[in-house]
Amino acid sequence: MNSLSEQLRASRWARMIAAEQMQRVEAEVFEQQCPAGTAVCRKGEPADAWIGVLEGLVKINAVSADGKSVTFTGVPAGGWLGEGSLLKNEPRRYDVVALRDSRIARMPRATFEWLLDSSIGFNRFLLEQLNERLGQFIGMVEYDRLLDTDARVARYLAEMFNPILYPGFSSQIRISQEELGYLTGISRQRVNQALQALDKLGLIRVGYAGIEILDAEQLRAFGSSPPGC
DNA sequence: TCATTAAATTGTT
DNA sequence: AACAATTTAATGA
Repeated sequence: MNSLSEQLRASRWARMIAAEQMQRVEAEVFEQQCPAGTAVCRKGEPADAWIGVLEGLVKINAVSADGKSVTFTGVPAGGWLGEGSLLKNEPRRYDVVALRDSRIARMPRATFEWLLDSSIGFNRFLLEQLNERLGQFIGMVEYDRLLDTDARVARYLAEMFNPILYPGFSSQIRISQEELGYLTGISRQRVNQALQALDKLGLIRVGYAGIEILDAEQLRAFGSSPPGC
């Protein structure tokens, strides 16, 4: 098992800040266990920390007044989230829930703001991350409205590949079809169908408790031109 | 190391 | 949603 500092040093933003800054970060970031199904943070809570996923998988979702749950995105190990609420100094706007047993890192608000004030590299990282997320969400609106289910699953898998948001992801994605269902808001059965269709097309290979990406380019493009064109 | 069992995940109705 | 089949992980000889 990797230690907290090792994993912090391996994160993408850690390479963009100075060594002495990293020392303070390592001293102040702490770790937390989140069993599957528990909340990492809830909507409405004050945003007191930046959140990193060290191990496991979490989803960001909102619950409407009538109890419907909408998942915006999943964040696997290596991803960081929650900078939006920290930057705007407002309460959390979404729920973050662990899908698997997860180890979560928390960087206190003070540390986060100090980095923001003192490190150009850190600012650059945040800029890139925010930009990626913006693109991700714009794409999501398009897909949700225009595309069929197969294409949504294809896009989602391509997303898990995003090297900016989710670094260190190999072409082997360890995720069950049930988890994919939670993340995409599609039933497990339908996810299964979509995966098999994509497998037939040679874009991915479906295996036990995981998926291998064979052609990320085409996966991403799958949505742009619906089948049959 | 191999066989047996339990648990997780997938494929189908 | 429920069921059976398949794969992985765990256990003990």
